[in-house]
Amino acid sequence: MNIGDVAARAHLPAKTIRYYEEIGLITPARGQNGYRAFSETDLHKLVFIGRARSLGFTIEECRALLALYEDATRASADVKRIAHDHLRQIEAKIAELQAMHKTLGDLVQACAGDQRPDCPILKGLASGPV
Amino acid sequence: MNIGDVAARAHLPAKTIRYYEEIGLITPARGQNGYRAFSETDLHKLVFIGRARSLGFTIEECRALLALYEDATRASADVKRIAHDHLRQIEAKIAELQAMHKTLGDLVQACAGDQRPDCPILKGLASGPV
DNA sequence: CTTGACCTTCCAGTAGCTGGAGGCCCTATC
DNA sequence: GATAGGGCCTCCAGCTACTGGAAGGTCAAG
Repeated sequence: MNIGDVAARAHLPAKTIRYYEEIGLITPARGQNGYRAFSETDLHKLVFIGRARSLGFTIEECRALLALYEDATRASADVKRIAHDHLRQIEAKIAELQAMHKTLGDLVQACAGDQRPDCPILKGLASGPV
Repeated sequence: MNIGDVAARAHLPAKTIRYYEEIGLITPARGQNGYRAFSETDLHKLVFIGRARSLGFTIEECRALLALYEDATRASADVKRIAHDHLRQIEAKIAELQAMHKTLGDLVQACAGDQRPDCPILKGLASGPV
């Protein structure tokens, strides 16, 4: 398979796949013409990485997950720990965004949003709570 | 005021303040010794920017808000529109994270997390829904 | 034989800082 | 007056995870 084919099948841009090779996540073979020649295994790995990325795992976490994925003797506890840590991070991020939403929502609520210059949003940003 | 003083008062690293000057958010005066000499107005602006950033506004949004903040004839509607758009983005991000959390949470739930290699998380990443 | 799609590499840029090197300035103490 | 320390300066490089574009090789169709 050429890069265009895997890109379509893995739902990833070709550029991204080249980048993943550059950082060593995958190592596709090469044809005589210099084109990357992807195996089914390469494709599976790319799908795996794409899904992990879409769940918010960092590249380094993907690398760790991929190593476990390829290690037939792994303990599922190792995988679960990574996933669990990541869940905690997602929760923290959600909480942070909800706090922002509350604060900003209150300010927006208080703002008339008309032609007058008086604006509680700007006042809140200038002197509100840290 | 030297940069260390404003940094402490605005709760921002000195490095960040220099960066804000570099990108033109603030333009502090300079003393004969070459040190930045911050006015109270500079400090207020930095506090303003710091709060806006902590609410997740991008630098460019901060720039726009700052311009409105300094424009005594602004319409509060202009501010409200920016803030409202940003609220929508926060909501979208929260929804995205909640979807991730649900998907990953289900996988983690299904994983025994013991010494055996069988792992629903890896299986889900390899072949689950896109 | 040419056209156009596809592939290659390499360089640069995105956001928003952050770290570090190398060096000047200022104050205090001996 | 010398020195030690801290704070300040600029400039360069790096972080994440790509993304865009230029310049050029390759391949199949007409």
